[in-house]
Amino acid sequence: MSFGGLFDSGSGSGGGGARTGLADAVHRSSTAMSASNISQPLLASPSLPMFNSPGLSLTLQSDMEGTGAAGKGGAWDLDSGRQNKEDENESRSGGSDNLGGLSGDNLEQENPRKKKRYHRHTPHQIEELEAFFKDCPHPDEKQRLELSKRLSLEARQVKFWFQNRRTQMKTQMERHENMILRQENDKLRAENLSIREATRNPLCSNCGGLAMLGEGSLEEQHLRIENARLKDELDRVCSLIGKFLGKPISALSSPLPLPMSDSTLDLAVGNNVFGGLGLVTPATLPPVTDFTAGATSGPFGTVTTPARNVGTGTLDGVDRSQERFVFLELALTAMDELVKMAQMEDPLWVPTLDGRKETLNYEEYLRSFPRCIGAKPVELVSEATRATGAVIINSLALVETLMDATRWVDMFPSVIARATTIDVISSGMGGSRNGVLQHMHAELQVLSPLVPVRDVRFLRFCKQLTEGAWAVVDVSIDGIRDDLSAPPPNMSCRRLPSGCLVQDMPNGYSKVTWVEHAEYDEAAVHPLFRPLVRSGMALGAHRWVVSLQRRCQSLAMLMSSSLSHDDTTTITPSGRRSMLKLAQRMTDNFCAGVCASSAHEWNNLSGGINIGEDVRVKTSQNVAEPGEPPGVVLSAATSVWLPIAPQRLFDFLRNQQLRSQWDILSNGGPMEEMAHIANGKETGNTVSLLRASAVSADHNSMLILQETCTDASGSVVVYAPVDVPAMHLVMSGGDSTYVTLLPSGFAILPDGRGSGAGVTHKAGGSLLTVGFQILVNNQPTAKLTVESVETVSNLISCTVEKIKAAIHCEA
DNA sequence: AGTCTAATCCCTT
DNA sequence: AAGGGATTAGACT
Repeated sequence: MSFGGLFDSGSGSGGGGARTGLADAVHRSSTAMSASNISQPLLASPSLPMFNSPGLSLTLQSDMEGTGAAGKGGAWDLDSGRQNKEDENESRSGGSDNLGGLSGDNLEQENPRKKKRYHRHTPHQIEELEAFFKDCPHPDEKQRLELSKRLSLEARQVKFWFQNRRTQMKTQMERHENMILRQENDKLRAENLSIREATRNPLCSNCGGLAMLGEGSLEEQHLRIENARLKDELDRVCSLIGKFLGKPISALSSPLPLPMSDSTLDLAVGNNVFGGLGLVTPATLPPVTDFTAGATSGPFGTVTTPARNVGTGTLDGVDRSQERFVFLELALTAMDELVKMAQMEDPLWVPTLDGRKETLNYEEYLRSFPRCIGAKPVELVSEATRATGAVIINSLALVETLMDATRWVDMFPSVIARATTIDVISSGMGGSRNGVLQHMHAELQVLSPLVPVRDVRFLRFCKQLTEGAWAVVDVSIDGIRDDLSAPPPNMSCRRLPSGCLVQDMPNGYSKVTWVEHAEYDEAAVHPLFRPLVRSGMALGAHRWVVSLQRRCQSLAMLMSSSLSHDDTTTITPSGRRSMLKLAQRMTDNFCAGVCASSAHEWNNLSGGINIGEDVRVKTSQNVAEPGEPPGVVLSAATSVWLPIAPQRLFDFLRNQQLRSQWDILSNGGPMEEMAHIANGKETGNTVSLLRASAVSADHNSMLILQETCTDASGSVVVYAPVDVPAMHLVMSGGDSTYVTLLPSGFAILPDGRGSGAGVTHKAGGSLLTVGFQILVNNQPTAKLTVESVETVSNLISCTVEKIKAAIHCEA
């Protein structure tokens, strides 16, 4: 500001600009410099003629009374007569608390023309204005005029006052709001910090050593995530406040108020609208370094890196917690992906031409999601499927089942060869399954020796989405856990975020949406089965859903007690339970027998035995396994393609009248059904007890327990000879654990071509797997002989041939 | 160093 | 031109 500019700017009511400049100069001189020094140039200046005598008096004043008083005095020196009169009035009225010096200076009022630059309205005026403001913060012109007269202020002063008051109000509100936000933020941050501190170096209370972060709850992990989020928020608020105050505030260097009683804050919020905020005494905590270490380590391209370092040595607490953190982050990302995969439509999932299925649009997929377990290995192919269905189970029960390895296997007996929970990384919040994170291993099977089981290690993470809606996601962590003694030999399959969303429906059913997304080694799959696997019917979402539906239906019927109407014989509820249990064991055993589970590798039978069909043979030595005969058991299985629809093949194989066409046990005649237990809505799901009606002297005491299961993904017919006393025991509700079984039977799968793009096979053929188990020697240590292998493979070959003949199609 | 207040500048309506 | 947001200067704490 130049002096010239000041002088010509003020034209309104007496040259405001000029007043400003002068008062400015006076003020500066009286405070910043010694009065005698400054008075010289001021007096000497020719352009300030009006400033002579007041300047002198000011100087004197300041010399006598000190700097502060001099400032006020100088200002009042310059005031107008009217203003002074007002001041007198005001001081008479008595409220002069803050302006004690002012009343003393009233004597100096010799310059009526000049208006002071700085002055405050008298307390009285302010009181009046404030009172008016309370009723009406926005007075119109008349009201303002009235006020100005009453308070002997200029109209513009009143206007300014209200204007300023309003803006002040606004800023106060704003600041207040900011303060609340910041306090809340700080409180949470401090809380998190202390918890984090507590978890980072947990000391064992007994030995004082570093304790492992064993059963830590997910809450800690969540807090870390939350921490990162809060930090962001804090930064945002700080920058906001910074903007407001015109000064940047560092989130990390600001002192943290300890979380004190909330009431302080509440009172502040509740009682004061402006000012008078209950300030929480700031207690300084150590500055936060490495606040979000790990949290901000970004997408998961580097997921394997930290764990690799860990591979050799033992994990100390920090590394372990770091690892848990990585897992949690992976799980959260996977969960996010699963939910979106389950819910998103067209750009991501493209309906096939016939509209019956949908395929994943990989371009869109890669655009939409981070590759949370890294890029696809080139040797693997992708499989992504989605399916939805209503299942008679509530969401909570399904979640419980999924989170328990044993129950999980039980729920999907034909899909899961075995499963274990390796480690529970987080045990959930508040005793619920919400937030449970566990490390699992599973083998997923297709019922054929020609398709290797999928050996997967994965994280399973459970989250409650809303009341009655849950999500359970699986994601592979192959290669991350090097500390495991048995890393996957060669990664032949990995699961990208897969799993299910389950939502309760009002009728006791749940809507289940399944997403199965895997990458697998197609070369390991026999060419016969590749179309099936590719179609997703083998290990895709569809199979999970229909298996679940069937199993839940079966369980629901087991629970319900009013089902005996379709039984051909009267079986007690406990008897039927026992029967079903035994049948299930039989079927599980059969599935294990025909699949290439890693528990029993298929022997590549050496010795130059040439088996005509592609029959796989394996043995197991039973020593004292209850429920299986001791000795050497030979399992043999093969799969063939048949030009017949799966449904027709299934109907043929379960037909007792036609059984003699392929089963030597039927003695050439039909089978008679002794007992029948419905095991599902469809007639194809039954457990029955059969007896060859053709009389045979030596087999009179022979019964056959048979279970048939069917759903849209495939069917099985499994049977095993059982003896009469054992079945009496079971049917009267006795324990079936010690009933020995050697199941044989069939698995029938669609060939995967019928519903595919190819129109050549409209109905589609079947893939028939035939499996036999025979006891070749009572001695567990006995050697397998060539003869027995030949016997069993002959048996298989003959059976297949007979079936082919029966369905009128030699090949 | 920061707050409060009166006032100005400058832009929108 | 009135009103309001942004800004400023000065006093105060």
